[in-house]
Amino acid sequence: MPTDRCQCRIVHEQQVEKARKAALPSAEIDKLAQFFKAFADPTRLKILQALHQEEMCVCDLAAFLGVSESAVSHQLRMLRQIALVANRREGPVLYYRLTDAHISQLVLVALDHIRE
Amino acid sequence: MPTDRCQCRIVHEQQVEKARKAALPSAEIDKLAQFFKAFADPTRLKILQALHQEEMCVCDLAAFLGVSESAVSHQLRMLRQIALVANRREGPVLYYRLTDAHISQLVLVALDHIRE
DNA sequence: TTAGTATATGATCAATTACTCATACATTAA
DNA sequence: TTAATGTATGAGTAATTGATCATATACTAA
Repeated sequence: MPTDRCQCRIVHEQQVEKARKAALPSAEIDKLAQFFKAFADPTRLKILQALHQEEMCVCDLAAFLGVSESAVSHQLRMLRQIALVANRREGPVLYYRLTDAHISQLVLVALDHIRE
Repeated sequence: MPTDRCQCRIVHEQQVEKARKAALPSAEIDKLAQFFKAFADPTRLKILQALHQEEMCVCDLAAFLGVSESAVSHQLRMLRQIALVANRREGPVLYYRLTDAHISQLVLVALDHIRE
């Protein structure tokens, strides 16, 4: 019976149980995935790395990245929504900055990894 | 002139220059993004977290995750290609494991962040 | 060899994503 | 108020992604 088959194929029930017990709550997994998604795109990574140096306004970022201000603005909105960046208004100009030191730390750990 | 306009909108040339000088090489940015992409999906995150406990075979992972073995296999291939996991064959069964302690460390730093 | 089990993989498709374009909003200066 | 600048945002679109299904491969046992 194909419907039962998946049950039979659990070779190590104990390991599956152990993994289930150690598993993070689903809501937390989703939040984590969303968080990592911010780093999973070259444009956003460059934004985050640039802001690690110092705060920048949208058009500076656009010039630095070589993309349209609209594109930067869309990415900044995404980063704002998960609270990775925040902004400060000075007249008509919005300056963006990182909200947290963890952010740079994550990139450094990842760099360590990909450089072996 | 609209074509010149973007040039005029660089409010802080020095900051842009500074960001350019501190920027990582494009190839490294792309590798980083690819690396973070592995963590940017709930299914893959669960796989990585499960393997942090101990090695598991494909059908154990499928049972644990509640998804098809094919789906798990596809995700494992992706994780293999960027060398986040490796496998060991024991007869017909393939056991997967994490390749690096950095991986768990990254998740922990991220957890710290999302838990505030 | 054959059949059966465990896993891998290619094709396909729906959902998501990252951009562009047009437009809207916010601020400042005239 | 008007016009100009800086940024935000919604709609639309091409590219990417994550799953499913069917098929292929690798190993084991008979």
